[in-house]
Amino acid sequence: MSNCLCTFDKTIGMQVDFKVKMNEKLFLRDPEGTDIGKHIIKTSVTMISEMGYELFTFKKLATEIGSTEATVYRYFENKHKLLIYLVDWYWAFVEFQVIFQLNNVIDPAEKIRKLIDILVWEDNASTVFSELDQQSLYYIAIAEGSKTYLSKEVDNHNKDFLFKPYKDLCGRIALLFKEYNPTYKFPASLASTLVESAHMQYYFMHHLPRLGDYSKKKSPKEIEAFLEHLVFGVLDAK
Amino acid sequence: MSNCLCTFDKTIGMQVDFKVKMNEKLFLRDPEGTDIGKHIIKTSVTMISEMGYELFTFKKLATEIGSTEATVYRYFENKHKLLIYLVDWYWAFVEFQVIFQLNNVIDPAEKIRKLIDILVWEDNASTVFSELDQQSLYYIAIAEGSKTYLSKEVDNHNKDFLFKPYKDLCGRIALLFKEYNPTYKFPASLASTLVESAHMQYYFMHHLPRLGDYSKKKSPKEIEAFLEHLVFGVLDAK
DNA sequence: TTTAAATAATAGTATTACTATCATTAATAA
DNA sequence: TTATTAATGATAGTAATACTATTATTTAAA
Repeated sequence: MSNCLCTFDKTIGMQVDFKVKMNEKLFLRDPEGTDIGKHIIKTSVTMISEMGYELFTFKKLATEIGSTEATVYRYFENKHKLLIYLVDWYWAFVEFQVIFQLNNVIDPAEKIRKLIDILVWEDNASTVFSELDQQSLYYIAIAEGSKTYLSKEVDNHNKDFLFKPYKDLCGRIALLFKEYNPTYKFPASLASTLVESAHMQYYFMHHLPRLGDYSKKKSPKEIEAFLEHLVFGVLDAK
Repeated sequence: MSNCLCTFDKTIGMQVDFKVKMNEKLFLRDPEGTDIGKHIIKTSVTMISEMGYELFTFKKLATEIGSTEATVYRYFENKHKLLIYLVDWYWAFVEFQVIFQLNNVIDPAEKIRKLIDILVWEDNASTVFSELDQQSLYYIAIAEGSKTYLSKEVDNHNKDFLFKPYKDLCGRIALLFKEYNPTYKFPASLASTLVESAHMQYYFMHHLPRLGDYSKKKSPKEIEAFLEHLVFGVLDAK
């Protein structure tokens, strides 16, 4: 999280801007540096969440922003790198939320409960302002996030630290588990399982409901109840 | 599992053949019905596990089997349906393994341990013979499996029961959890989390090791230890 | 004000994801 | 055994994708 820069408005007591220093291997030209670059990011978030990663193309994106394919290619090598860019931004944002919201919490159990509340999204956007549509980005992270690493390029991308934000977040969560129960043997595995499960259960709740035990209300609170029971069950075992 | 047909060789005391009745919406012409169809399936398994789903094309497949694209298209509408076909076959196979191997087990805890042993693969192939390369198929299920449902077509495909084998398996696992602890509130969620996590942890162990707590040995037994502790921790909680 | 950088406009290539046609071969029923 | 049907191979073609390249024009920085 040395890669985050946040500004605060003390009059209203909340943070009003959030910036991440993104891995430079992700782009050819920094999209944060120009208007058109920001437009590319913002519009991709909307388009990918609406049509899905497979149907999304640079051609469609260029048309949407009233520019050309060539311009988009000057920012991103290909759409896969753009996806990683968005998902990395999302994980950095989640890690920031974790740091920010657990800031004054002392009780390790309460920290974990707050963490789960952050992971299972329910209109978190209201407290943080950024150029991006948080809800759409959340949907991308859920439905397209695993495609960033489920590729034959995974090892090369990992060498370039393209999955660092995700690993940083999981590492931080693992520390919370260690803090709660220093004898627990699998904090990192539990962290990645928790993060993945939070997303998958949300997806299943909406698309494959038989894979979960949720009511028709489709309330994120039900996922949180499952995950809390899971994490504390495991950490309190024996 | 009414969709499975298995033959046994009593002289050697093991099953020698395994067939699944696949959902007819998955194909245009039943690949099991012809030599070329079987060749398509067998070769896709090898090719997809080697080059990954994205780089795999019907053109390359046709060249590999010494046939033409047109022929492949007579069997499968597109490569996504072919992927679902392979992954469905895999889940049906896993469910069969579960039924077969838990057959004479009485102790519910022992059933769950055996289940986890099946989910975390380690050369299960030796006991079951089928035309397919089990190891490659296992790798496909792990690295490409979630792509079957992480698509904008998910709801349509679900209506056509294309994810039935996966849901059947999870349903069966949920029953095992209920049997072990009838008061547990989230058997289905825990089942899907377990199944997903078994695969993801295997993938992470090999490609993003910091997301787990495993030694350099990369032994599936370590994943099993994590998952056993997880499941029993949750089911024994309070 | 000059220079450099970024973009738009345009063109073009190889590959992908299909669809269509038709002759030939193989399987099957009369 | 022949007639019929079905499956395949060979070939062609289309629209879209995923890029690369060129040049003129606009915008920004020195």
